[in-house]
Amino acid sequence: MNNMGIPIPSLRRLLAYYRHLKSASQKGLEFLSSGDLALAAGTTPEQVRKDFSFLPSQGRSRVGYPTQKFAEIIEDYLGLMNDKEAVLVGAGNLGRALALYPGFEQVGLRIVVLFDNDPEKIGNKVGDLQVLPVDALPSLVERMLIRIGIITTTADAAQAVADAMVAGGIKAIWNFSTLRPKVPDDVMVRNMDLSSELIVLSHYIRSLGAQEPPKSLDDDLDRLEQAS
Amino acid sequence: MNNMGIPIPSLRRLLAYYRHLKSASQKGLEFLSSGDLALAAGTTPEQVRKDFSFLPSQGRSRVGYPTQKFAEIIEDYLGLMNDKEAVLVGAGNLGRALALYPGFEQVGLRIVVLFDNDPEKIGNKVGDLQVLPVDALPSLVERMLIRIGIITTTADAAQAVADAMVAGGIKAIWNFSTLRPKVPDDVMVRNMDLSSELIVLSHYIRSLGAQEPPKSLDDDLDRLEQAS
DNA sequence: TAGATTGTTAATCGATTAACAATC
DNA sequence: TAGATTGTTAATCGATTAACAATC
Repeated sequence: MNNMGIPIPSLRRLLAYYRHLKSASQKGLEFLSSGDLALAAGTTPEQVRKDFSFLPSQGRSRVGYPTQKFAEIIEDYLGLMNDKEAVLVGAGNLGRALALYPGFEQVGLRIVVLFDNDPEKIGNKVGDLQVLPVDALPSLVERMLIRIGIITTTADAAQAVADAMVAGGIKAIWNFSTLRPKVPDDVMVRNMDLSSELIVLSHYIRSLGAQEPPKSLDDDLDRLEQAS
Repeated sequence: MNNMGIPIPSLRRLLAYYRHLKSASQKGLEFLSSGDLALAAGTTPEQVRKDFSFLPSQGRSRVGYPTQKFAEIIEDYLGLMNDKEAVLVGAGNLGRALALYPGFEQVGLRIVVLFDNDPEKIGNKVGDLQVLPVDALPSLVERMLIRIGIITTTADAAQAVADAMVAGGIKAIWNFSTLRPKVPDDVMVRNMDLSSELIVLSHYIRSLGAQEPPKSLDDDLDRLEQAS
């Protein structure tokens, strides 16, 4: 009932702080203030301090946050060094791009196999990774105790894929299709609809166009800006 | 000062309703209730009705929303049929996947050129699209009156790319790099940090693991689920 | 010490959810 | 008509922002 648990936006910001702390530490900078971090992460010093209040460590008044130590604290808190295995279904352009995306390594994610139902794709390799038929997914996922699944198929295949993932014991699904798969309550789905992001950008542009003559609608800009 | 303007989450949900209305209409279904739409979009009937209150049209009591008409209303409201041109910088795997992404056509987005600074990539083609040097960006963008830019470069190149975009008159930037570019106030940046999304999934998995023995923490699950 | 910066509590804000009257 | 469903206003909730005491 009471609010245990860190808000999702804080979680994401912590990753941004982590990157900045680490790079500062590598440059030999020993401390960063909440103001420095806010600047790098596109937020406010108050927000940084609030976010840091979820961590099991404190900064130093008048000095700031020790870069190396806090990079480690966040690394720990977010579990960045834990090896997290995932499977990806849908070996199209987007699926392949994600399979080869270099940034995932830095957060400890490793995609271990791809799946697809296109006979043309099955048996191919994407980087080091094999492409297997979707049939093979549940047992492989179960055997390897994989908990994360990524869906980059078309909408019409997505529900069947999600079902297969759930059958194999996957608990967190990152869904790039436009369908919202139905899953049991204990499975988290994060829907990443790329088109809807563009709608947001295009809506902003239209609002600019409409409001250019009347001039300066700062309130509206602020409102749109803030929700990154 | 007062809250004009639709919330960003509503904007994105409208796109989901639109897809479902259109497909129902094509199947010959004439009406959908807020409950039907809620089910398809993963939200509640109340939320659907609230979102629809931003549209210049109403449903019918006891009947629901006419599918074809409401698909058109949303199409209009979101400007889906307006041709929106964009440029993309960073012709790596992710950039190419976005350039070839079929879903953008359905929301009226057209990526018209790619840019990159890698001499190996300049002059290549990605689908029908040419890859040009980043130097050429500002003048081309200005000449073509392009307002949307997509950044899929590494973090170290991102600020220079954003600057070039702003110089050419771009007003909305979709940024896939981990750097948060500094831009003038009238330019909207949407940051799409793929790794941070994974952090959310992995944090959820860890919370499950930690709480499996004590059993059933529905509050926590709900909280995490809801923020899609 | 004085003053910069942290940590935390309280106030605000915006979005979601609930309630319910209006309608066909 | 009775009852299902809409539209809208009010209540709740959660996250952000502001305020300020504590600290080095």
